[in-house]
Amino acid sequence: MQPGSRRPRMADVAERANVSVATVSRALSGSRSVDPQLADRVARAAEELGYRVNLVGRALRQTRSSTVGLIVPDLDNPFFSALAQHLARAFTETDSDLLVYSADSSLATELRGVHSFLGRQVDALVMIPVHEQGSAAAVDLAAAVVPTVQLDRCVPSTHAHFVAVNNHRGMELVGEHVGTWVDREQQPVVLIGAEPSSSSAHERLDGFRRVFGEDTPVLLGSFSTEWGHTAAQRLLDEGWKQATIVTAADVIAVGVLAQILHRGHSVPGDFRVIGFDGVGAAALAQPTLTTIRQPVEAMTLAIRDLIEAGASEGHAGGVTSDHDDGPGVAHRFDPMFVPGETSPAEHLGSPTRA
Amino acid sequence: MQPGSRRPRMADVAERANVSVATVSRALSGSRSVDPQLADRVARAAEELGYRVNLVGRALRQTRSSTVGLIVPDLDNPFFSALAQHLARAFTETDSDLLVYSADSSLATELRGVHSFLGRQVDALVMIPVHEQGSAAAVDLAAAVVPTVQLDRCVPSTHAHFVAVNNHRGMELVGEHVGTWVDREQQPVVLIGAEPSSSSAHERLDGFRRVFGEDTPVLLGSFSTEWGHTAAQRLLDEGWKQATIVTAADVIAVGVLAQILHRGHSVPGDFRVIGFDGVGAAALAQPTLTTIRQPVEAMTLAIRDLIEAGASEGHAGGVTSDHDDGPGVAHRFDPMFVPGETSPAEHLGSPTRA
DNA sequence: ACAGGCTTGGTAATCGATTTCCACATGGTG
DNA sequence: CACCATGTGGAAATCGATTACCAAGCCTGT
Repeated sequence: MQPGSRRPRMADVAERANVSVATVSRALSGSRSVDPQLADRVARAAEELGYRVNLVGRALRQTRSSTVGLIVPDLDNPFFSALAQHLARAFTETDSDLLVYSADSSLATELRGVHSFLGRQVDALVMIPVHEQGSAAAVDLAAAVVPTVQLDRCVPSTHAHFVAVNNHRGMELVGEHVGTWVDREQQPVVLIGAEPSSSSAHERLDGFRRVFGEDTPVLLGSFSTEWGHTAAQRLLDEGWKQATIVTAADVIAVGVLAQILHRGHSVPGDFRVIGFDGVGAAALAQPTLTTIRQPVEAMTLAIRDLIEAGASEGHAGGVTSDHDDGPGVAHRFDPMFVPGETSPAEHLGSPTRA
Repeated sequence: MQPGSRRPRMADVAERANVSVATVSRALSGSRSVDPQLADRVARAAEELGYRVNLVGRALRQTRSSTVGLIVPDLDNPFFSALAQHLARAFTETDSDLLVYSADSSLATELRGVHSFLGRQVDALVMIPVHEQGSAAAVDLAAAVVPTVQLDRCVPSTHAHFVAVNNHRGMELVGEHVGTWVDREQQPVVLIGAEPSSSSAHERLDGFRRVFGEDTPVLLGSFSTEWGHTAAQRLLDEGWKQATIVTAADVIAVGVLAQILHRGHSVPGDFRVIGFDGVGAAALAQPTLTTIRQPVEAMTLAIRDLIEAGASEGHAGGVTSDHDDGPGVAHRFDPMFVPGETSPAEHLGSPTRA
């Protein structure tokens, strides 16, 4: 406010309280005990000057910044923003805070984000890689410098930790559900998925094929509602009158669903639709979506703990690993089946309960 | 990788290139011309060592960090995450990068975010305040230290810039649209809005009342799809059979829409639904939503320019201001009407074309 | 009464860059 | 030939904190 006033430094507080800067630092951070009377003087002086510690100076000295970076492919995808939100919440209980960077679906921007975070001395990095192969350089670079956790998707070549849902298990759950009513000789099944340029799309496609057979038709696009629209349109234009539509994500499913209803077909009468993720805005669709829910809460807490633990010992390990080479340390979480109105209710009877 | 290897510093590069650190700094940043031959040696040495500049050290010296902070109330709201995404994109062309912090809808967390960003010496701050009154302390603090721009919502008491859509104009557009078909004596109009704890909710409510009259019924809740569900349910339970439903946001509208269709009513036959925002995942609803679109592209670019301009002159102004006291400098953008399937098409005839 | 341990305050080094200031060389000009 | 402007490299100050190290005071046990 005052013309000549710059931001107060620790030296200003020290002067006002008539102590040394070391005492101020110790009093404010509590890193060593100081005389209560002095501590009080310091606190008062800091208060009066409106002093706030300069985290850049601190970070430089401590070579850590109490910051965790998160790099997401984009924020428009409600699943990613839900992950970001959950992760942010998980870190509010910590003394470090989470900063989010959007790669804008670009490998170059993603790499820039890594450089930026590394340059700012983040204590750890969480990444949802943009591309299964293309992001390798970015992830490897990150993992070479700070504890790094891949979330939801991974690049196969890196040592970095990886936290994700068990996608194969998810597709098995779909299979079990569908198995309760479908006579697959009669009713066709189709996957509306995403191009396997991310490991999650890849694994869901693999899982689907493993459960429903290699010859079951699939349509591959992107993780977006628009793609759901387009794909459903294509199906209907080809003359399909009924089907069980498995999708690779809720965002796709809501597009599919809207298109099908829009064209006057009934759900779950003619078409059944099954989503994947069960998290974020898309999970609020009406009619309620039958879907496979990822345990995002548990996953984000796991990441936090992984980081809290790993950060103390130089990002070399400390957590039980599946492998110690190749695809890195994978932490898989089992998904949950969530019944909704877009597929028939389960038979409560006896059949294949194995 | 190597056991004893720490991260290379500028001094390491200097040693390897047989020059001083000053020369390295100048060669790499180009802040002053250096002998091309030396510059080449430096570049090679840096390359070989895998040197990357430590942005913390730089920030400390320069007292700026090439960083802009964005604080959003939460990331689950697709409108906010769309704003974040657009803003991030706007800044990729710049040499500073945008870091996003979620306040988790909490005033305390929001304040923590401000402290965190200020401590990290961000060059500017963009905030979507959590609460019209409650966020005053956070915004004021931010604005006192760095150029600060409020986005979408504002607190009334501050000097900080404010970029938002003209909400009154938005409601006028709704009025003009509705005026083309509704005989308001016959067909009831109702607003499903949000509690006026944010300026946007406030202004939309005011605008609605100004256009449709003080006695027109309103239901107020939150900016969420769940609230849309609930409110629509309440309306239907009260026995409404037809209405023109104006909403304060697309996220609300999709909830309303889903509920109405779910209960077997027709849209736009019995009920017409009009959204607000026209941006983010909610804008992709099917049937397509009639809505008022905010010019988010222009708004985010304006913020970028405001910051680029203001940052150079000590956050004291430089942009034309409406007032210089009180509610701060407001930059209003006119919204656009976007016809959709949830309301009748406009009369293309002659009537009130004024 | 004194050695040894514990607490606590201060001085100065340190983190890693940028930038000021100075020195030297070079080249053009009166 | 003297002189000054210009270009370029290096030494050292600087940004704002933390912390290693030292010194002084106090307590306790013998």
